[in-house]
Amino acid sequence: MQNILFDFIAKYITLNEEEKDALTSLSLFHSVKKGTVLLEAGQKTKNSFFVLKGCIRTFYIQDGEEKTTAFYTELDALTPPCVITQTPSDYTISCVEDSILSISHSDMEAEINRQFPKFDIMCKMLSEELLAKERIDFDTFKTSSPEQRYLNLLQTRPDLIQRVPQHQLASFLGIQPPSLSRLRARLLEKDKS
Amino acid sequence: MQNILFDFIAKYITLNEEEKDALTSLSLFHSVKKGTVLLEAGQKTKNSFFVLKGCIRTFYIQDGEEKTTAFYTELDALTPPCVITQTPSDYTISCVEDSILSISHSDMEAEINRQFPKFDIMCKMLSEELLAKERIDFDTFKTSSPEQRYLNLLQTRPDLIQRVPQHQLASFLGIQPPSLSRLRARLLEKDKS
DNA sequence: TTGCTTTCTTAACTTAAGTGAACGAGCTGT
DNA sequence: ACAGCTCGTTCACTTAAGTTAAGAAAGCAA
Repeated sequence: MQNILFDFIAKYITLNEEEKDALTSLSLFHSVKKGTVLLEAGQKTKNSFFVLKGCIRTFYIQDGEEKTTAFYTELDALTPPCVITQTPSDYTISCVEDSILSISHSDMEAEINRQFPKFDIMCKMLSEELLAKERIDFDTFKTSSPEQRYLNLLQTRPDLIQRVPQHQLASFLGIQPPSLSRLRARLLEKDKS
Repeated sequence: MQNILFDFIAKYITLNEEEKDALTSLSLFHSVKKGTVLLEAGQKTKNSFFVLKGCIRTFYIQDGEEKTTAFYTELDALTPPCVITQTPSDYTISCVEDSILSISHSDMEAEINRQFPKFDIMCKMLSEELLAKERIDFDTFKTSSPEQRYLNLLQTRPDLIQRVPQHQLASFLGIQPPSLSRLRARLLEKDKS
């Protein structure tokens, strides 16, 4: 598991042994069971999450309905907005599958960054990259119909459609579960002809 | 104009005179006329934009139609994804109003950051903050109907509805211009009763 | 296995968005 | 002032999503 994390970091900066040891000593890794709530809506946290294996999701409760807005799978990083804004979280984070996560506290990160300013550079690169990605995703979403969004997901994250419950997928696509069912039936129909 | 920029920066880091002078010497400010294209789809750029006054937008061309996905107004910063990914831009950036912008080249930024590592910290803070904001915006969009999105915009950026053409607003809201017209007529109708 | 619950699909109906076309208002430049 | 263009709204029609409810299928626990 260490190596997965080190390989990920190696895409941004080069670590020496001292730095690797410093990271290792933090005991970042945690096994979490499916269904575990990592952050409850209304609570504050300073924790960030990095998925080594498995899948976690963020969801809001609106009118008693869960609205899933994002899934994080292997090599995805999630720093909840509430960590940045220091306010209670608007959403809940929960475990979709049994997962292995790296969980880091922002105070701990600040300390590591103080010792090794290199990490600040990595954080800068990473968040710039994630921001660029997020903007493109948002733009794609805005300019697509539900059907196009589903087809796009089929191209870009086909695994998600298999490993995640349909009603969570539906709200992730910005529609209701019956709409997703119809949409898929429609596509199958087209496929036949 | 310098002061607007310095005040903005002051929210993240404290600048001494030397650093202010370094920034001033870069002659970042540009007046741009309404309609000016700042970046053409398909082109590469290393420029980032910061709006001191006015409004710029990003749009895609799909099936011969302009699809506007974002507006940047006073104190908004835009680093196009193509600057990060080093690929041709998917969208065009154009000036909605006569504007005053700070335009900075990424090589220039790298040089300044080398001299004053403090700027790296600011960039990290800024992009983390923008990422958090973008995620919340995206979530809000996903979990809202077109009508709710319009009402939300009315709350959060009422100026946009006044200063921007309706057909650009429509695609910004993820709908077609006639839908926006109907939606507004519907709301006015409700308002009366 | 049985019963319980959660999940997915289907159906019928309502509502609203997409589409294409037409019209009028406002702007621009000559 | 006039012609030409862009822009916003409206209309009629099509298509698809929202909603509610019901039933089938799958997973879970006793």
